Amino acid sequence: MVQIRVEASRLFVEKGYDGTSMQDIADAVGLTKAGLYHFVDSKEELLFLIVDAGVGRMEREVLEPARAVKDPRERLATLIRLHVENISRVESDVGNPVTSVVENLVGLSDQKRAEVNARLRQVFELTRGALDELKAQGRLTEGVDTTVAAFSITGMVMWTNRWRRPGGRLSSAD
Amino acid sequence: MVQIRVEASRLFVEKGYDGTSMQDIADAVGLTKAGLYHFVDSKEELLFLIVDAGVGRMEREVLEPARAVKDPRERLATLIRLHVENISRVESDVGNPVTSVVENLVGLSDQKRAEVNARLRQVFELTRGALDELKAQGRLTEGVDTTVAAFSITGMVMWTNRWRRPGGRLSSAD
DNA sequence: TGCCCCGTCAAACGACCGTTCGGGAATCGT
DNA sequence: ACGATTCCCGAACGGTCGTTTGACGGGGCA
Repeated sequence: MVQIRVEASRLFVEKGYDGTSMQDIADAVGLTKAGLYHFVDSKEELLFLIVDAGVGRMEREVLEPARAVKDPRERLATLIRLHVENISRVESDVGNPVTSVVENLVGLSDQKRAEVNARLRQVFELTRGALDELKAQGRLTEGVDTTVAAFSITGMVMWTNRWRRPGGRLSSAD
Repeated sequence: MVQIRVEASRLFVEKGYDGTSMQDIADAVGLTKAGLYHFVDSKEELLFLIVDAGVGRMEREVLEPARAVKDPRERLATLIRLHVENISRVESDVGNPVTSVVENLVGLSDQKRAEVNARLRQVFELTRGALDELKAQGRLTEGVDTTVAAFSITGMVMWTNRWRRPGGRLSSAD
């Protein structure tokens, strides 16, 4: 069961949700399509399981620790560092979670897609919040729109799932 | 013919390449599927037409003008400004071109996908080149890896296709 | 031993997809 | 006036997809 999720996640990232057939997944875990349906109700449920786990992990290992940091400058740095680490981590138990989430929302129903998007937006909100605090304390360059800046930073981080590899990290991104 | 490209581009962006059927496109332009094939050879050709036009426009209206700027600091600012403008522009004659390109590469053959990716990479290369020059001139904060920084800036810009709207722009992104 | 659930399968189903074919109007050059 | 060309359609084709059905062997339990 867990192996199904792992392989499916890998395939979804590799070939996209639509580009992956139940046959592909069945082959990857050594079952028939029919056998696969003994463990999973539908293809969409499988995608949701994966996406849900990915977003959940992000909330647990990125958002939560970052929220606990008091100083806004430090909080922002922590958020960025943890988020990049989380994205870059290609673990044995599940493929890159954020990639699988962001890139395959198409397959979800409107309702679930909206829900996942709302949860993803927390990253942006936390970023903007920290920037707002910094601005209120006069610790930010004048004339910076915090909303635009927050979008920029979020985008910068999210985009890392397109090149991965190198170990050199920067937290000097303000 | 041009209307086909416009509607197809819009639909590809809205529902994804795989999620859009030839029937959908035919409906959008008031034709039958069969009638559609009078103007287009295949679905993939249609996607390539759109993607090719999008990348071409980016090369013409973003890369070329930016390359002409001598001072690296100014060149970088120009590149970012033009690129953001180009992405944000939702014109009557074609949907957001970069979005349609970046998000739907899945549908292309390996060969064409590689070609388009190579053309997209020019943005990154130009960014890194400008940063390298700045660094050589000692005009850049010490200890910054230009490759990572270039990826970050590119990502920041590319991500803008996820929120569009507001007019407030920043070129203070160094 | 008899029973039932679990994991697995081959086969089929209906839906939809991209694409093709043959033909019927309309339009145009001559 | 007329043949050719352009535009467009109804109908079908072959294929793939997600999903369902019915069944078979085997292991645990009564």
